[in-house]
Amino acid sequence: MTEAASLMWFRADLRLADNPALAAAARAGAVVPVFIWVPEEEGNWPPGAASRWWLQASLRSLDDSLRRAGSRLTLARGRAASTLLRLAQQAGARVLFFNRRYEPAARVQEAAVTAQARAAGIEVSPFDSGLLFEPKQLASSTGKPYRVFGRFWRAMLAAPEPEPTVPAPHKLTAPARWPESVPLEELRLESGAGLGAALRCAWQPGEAGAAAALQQFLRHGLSGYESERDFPSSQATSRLSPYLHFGEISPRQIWHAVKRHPAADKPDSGGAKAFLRELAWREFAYHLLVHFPHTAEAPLREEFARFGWRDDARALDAWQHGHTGYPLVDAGVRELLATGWMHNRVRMIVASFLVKHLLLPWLAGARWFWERLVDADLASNTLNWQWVTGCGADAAPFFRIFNPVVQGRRFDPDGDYVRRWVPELARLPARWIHQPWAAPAAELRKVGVVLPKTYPRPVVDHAAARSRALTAFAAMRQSR
DNA sequence: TGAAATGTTGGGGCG
DNA sequence: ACGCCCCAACATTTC
Repeated sequence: MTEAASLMWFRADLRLADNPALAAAARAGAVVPVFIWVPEEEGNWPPGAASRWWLQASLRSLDDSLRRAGSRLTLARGRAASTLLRLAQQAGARVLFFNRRYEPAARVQEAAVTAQARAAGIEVSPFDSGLLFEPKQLASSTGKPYRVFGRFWRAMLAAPEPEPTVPAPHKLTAPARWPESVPLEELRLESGAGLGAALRCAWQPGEAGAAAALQQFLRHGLSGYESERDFPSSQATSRLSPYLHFGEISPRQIWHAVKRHPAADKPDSGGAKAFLRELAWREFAYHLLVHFPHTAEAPLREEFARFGWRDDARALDAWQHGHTGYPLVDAGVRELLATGWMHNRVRMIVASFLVKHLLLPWLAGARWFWERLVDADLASNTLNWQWVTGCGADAAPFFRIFNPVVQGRRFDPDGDYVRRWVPELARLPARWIHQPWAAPAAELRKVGVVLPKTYPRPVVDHAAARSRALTAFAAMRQSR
C-alpha cells in the first residue's frame, strides 16, 4: 500500500461510535489512532488521581475496541504538536483528524497543533462532537452569551434537534507503517496509592461500560428520575458523568436515546425532561467556560474577589476526609473517596458546607473534587462550585445556606445513605442519625457511639457558622 | 436546586 | 358569652 495514512488524535472522545473525526478518518483510508499523554498542556488543571486511574482503564478499553476493528492505539508522551508531527512522519500521514475540546488550555494546545501541522504541510480536519450545541451557536438575541440557565435551556429547546449520531466504523484500515508507541504502563497514570483497587470495584470504564450504564438507566432509572434523583440512597441517577467526561459516550447519543425511549412519550415523561435538563446544565457549563475562560480560577461575579475567606488547614483537612461531625457531609465525602463519585444532591450540601460553614475558598473545594472525582470536568466543576458559592452565573444567592441536618431529614429520611458511608453511626435510630451530638447519652451508649472518640463532634456549630457566613457576606458587600 | 425569622389566622382552653 | 392567651399551621419576608 502506498496510500497515505491519516492520524486520528483521540482526546476527550475515547469511543468508536458517534465519533465524527474517526468516521471521517476511516473514510479517508488508513488510520493511525493516537493518544498523547501531556498533562503539562492542561494549564492549572492536569488530571487528578481518580481521573488518571479512569484514563488508563479507558485507554486499555479503547485499544481493545480498536484491535477488534483491525487497528490499535498508538500511545505517546510529549508536547502534542511536536509529537503529532513526529508520528505523522513515521507513519507517512498527511492528514490530522480530531474532535475539538473546549477547555481554555485545550484550545491553546489545539491552536498550536493546527498551526504547526499546517506549516509542516499536514492537513488539519477538526470536528465537533463533545456538545449538543457549539457554544458560539447559542447566543441571546443581543448576541451576548447566556448567563441565566433558564433562558439557555429555552434556547436549547427552541433550537433544531442536535445532529444525529454517526455509526462506529466496523473496520479500520491499518497503515503501511505503524509509528512507535509507548506501553501504557510507562505513562504512569496510576499513582500507586491504592486508589485503583477501590475504583475498580465501582466502575467499568470504557465505551462498553458507558453503553451498559445508559441502557441500565433507560430501563430502570429514567421513568422515576424526576422524583427519585434527589434521594442519594436510591441510586436513581444515571452515573454517566465519567463516561461523558472522557467521551466514552457522547451527549448526542444520550440525547437521542432518551428522546427515542418509550418513557419519553408518556404524559408523565417528567423523568426524560428532567434528565435532559441535566444534560443541558453540562452544555451551559461549557458555554460559560468558553465565553468566560477566566472563571476556572476566578469568580464570575467580581465582588467575590474581595470575599474574606478563611485559611484553616485543620478545617480543610476535616472536610476533605469526612470528619466534620455532620453525618451527611461526611457520608458524601467518604463516598467520593471510596468510589470517585458523589451523588449530586450531596455534592451541593458538601460544597455548601465548605464554603459557608467553614468559610473556606470554593477553589480549595474545586481542587479536592478535581483530584478525587472520576468525572472531574473543568466546565461542570467550575460552574457548580461557583453556583453553590453564589459567585457564578445564575447562582444560588450566598445567603442560601444548606442546613445539613434539615437536608438529611428531607433527602435521607431513614438515614440509609449515612449508614452506608459512615458505618460507625449505622445503628443510630433515624431520629438521631443526622445529629448524633443531640442524641441522649443512653441512646449513643446503646449503639456504641462515643463522641468524639468513634465519631467527631461538629467542627462548627450550625447556627454560629450560619451567622458568621452572613456577616462575612455583608462585609464583602460593604467593602466597596 | 433554602432556612430562619417574622407575620397572620383561626381553633380551642380558660377565667 | 366574651375576651384573652396559646399555639399550630400557613404565608411572607429577610438573610
